[in-house]
Amino acid sequence: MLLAEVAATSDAVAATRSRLAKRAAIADLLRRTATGTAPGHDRADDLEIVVAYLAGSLRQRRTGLGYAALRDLPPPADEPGLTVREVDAAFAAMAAFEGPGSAQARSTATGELFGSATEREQALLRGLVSGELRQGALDSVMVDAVAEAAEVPADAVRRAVMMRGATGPVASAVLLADDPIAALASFTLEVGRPVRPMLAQSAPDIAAAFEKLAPDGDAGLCVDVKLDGIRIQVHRDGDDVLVVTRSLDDITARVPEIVEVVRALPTRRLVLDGEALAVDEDGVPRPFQETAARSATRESGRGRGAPAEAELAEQLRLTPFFFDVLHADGRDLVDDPLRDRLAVLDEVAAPHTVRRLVTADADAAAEFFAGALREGQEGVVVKTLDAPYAAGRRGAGWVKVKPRQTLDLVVLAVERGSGRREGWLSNIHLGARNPQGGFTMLGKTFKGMTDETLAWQTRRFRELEVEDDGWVVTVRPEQVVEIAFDGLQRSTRYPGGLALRFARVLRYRDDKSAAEADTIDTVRLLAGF
DNA sequence: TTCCGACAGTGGGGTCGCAAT
DNA sequence: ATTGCGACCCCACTATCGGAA
Repeated sequence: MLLAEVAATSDAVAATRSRLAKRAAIADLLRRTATGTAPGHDRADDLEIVVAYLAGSLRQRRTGLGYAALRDLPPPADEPGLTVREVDAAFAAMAAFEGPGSAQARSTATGELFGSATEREQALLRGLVSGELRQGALDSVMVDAVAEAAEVPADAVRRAVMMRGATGPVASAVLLADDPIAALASFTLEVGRPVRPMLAQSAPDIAAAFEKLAPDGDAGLCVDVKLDGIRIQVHRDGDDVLVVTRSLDDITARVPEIVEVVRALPTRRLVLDGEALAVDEDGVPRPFQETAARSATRESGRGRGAPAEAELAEQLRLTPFFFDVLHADGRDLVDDPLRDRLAVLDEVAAPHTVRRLVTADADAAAEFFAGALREGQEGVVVKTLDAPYAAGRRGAGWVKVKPRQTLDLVVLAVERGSGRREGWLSNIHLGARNPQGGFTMLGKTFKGMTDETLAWQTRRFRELEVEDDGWVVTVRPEQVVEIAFDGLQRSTRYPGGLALRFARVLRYRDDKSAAEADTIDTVRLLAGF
């Protein structure tokens, strides 16, 4: 399969807004790849690569290439000639470079690859490397396209992808099989192979979450405490333990304390879903930044600065809290309703479980939510007891509720938008009043803006413009905006030493002047540091 | 015919490790 | 030692398509 054919398909996908047309264009290329002239095992390879590229990603998880690697590229080739397998091999080689000189070698290889690509092929490769293909189709459209090409139900493909944890292998299996349905059915839960985690939607409050999950109000719901850590999926087969993150990244070597906890459980074969975080002696959660630092640190206590690192790791242990179980000693539980899975969870994972309340009473749930916040937890997740573990899809089975704080801040500058926001001023810089009569920047946001808001603020900030460096437009600090956010965190980037977490625009306030905006002292008080 | 679920896009702050400077 | 970059952790929100109601 030629890269040029993939590029042409990607262009066709980008050219239409219809998802059905996108799906059809991708399915067409998948069929051609599956019936190509390449020998059998190469066809499987071709398919996996084509699936990755048309879903907007490379097959390599990490290549060492990013946005900066695309700055100085050679002129494009006149004629196409690259095959997808050659391209995949080139990226695999780049991913393998390490040590001194690796950056140079990577740069040289990048030049060679891009120099062999035509203009359209270069555009595709740039999109894949930067992760911004912007063709209006990613993995979900790909799953539907695989189903169309193989003439099987999309739900069956989606389920196989969830079990396999990846789309490429499922696509190549189903498209090359004599019996596609049987091929899909062969992807089942396997202890030791990560599955796509089930995700949650969000609701503004408990009442809304209950309305979403139990509109009739009579069904009992599960209300879990939501912990502010990192998602973990744990597989155990005897003494073999695997810990992966939400994106199925293997972090086992970084979290020996979690491995220990799991090995000490009585059940020998397990797949558990949960959250890991740092807590103090009283069980009070540490700030998310500490959990993040601990979980991002590779194998602790070796090499440079070993003692300090080992100490840090000893103090900052991550504690796992499990809220779901997908397999226990030969029994697959994925299709069982949550109420049954919870019964098993309490048997196999106690006492390392998330605190929960089962109730049909929204007021009781609201009190439980308030209690969780008093404990210093992030919020709650409300779940229907009847639903199976529907991984990979955001479905309405789980709904998270978190508290929301607000501040009235002043816009200090605004950045140009990109993609569908090209031509608009988009990302705003936010400041709080400071005692010196100026403003202290606390972060930026582009969230919460409708197209109408974008049009309005583009006009408004042009009126207030004092400088435009081509990317950032600095404005007179006069426009007040009401900002919602999840909390404050320590920052080395911003002058006040703190920054907003998940800031978004609620509304512009024309009833307030900048002199009435919130002060940095107020913000500090909120932060508590 | 209208409604709403699912998806893609548009970026946010922080953390680490690594190579180059 | 410092800096820049890549890769991941946590994400919220809006517009849009197309199937459900």
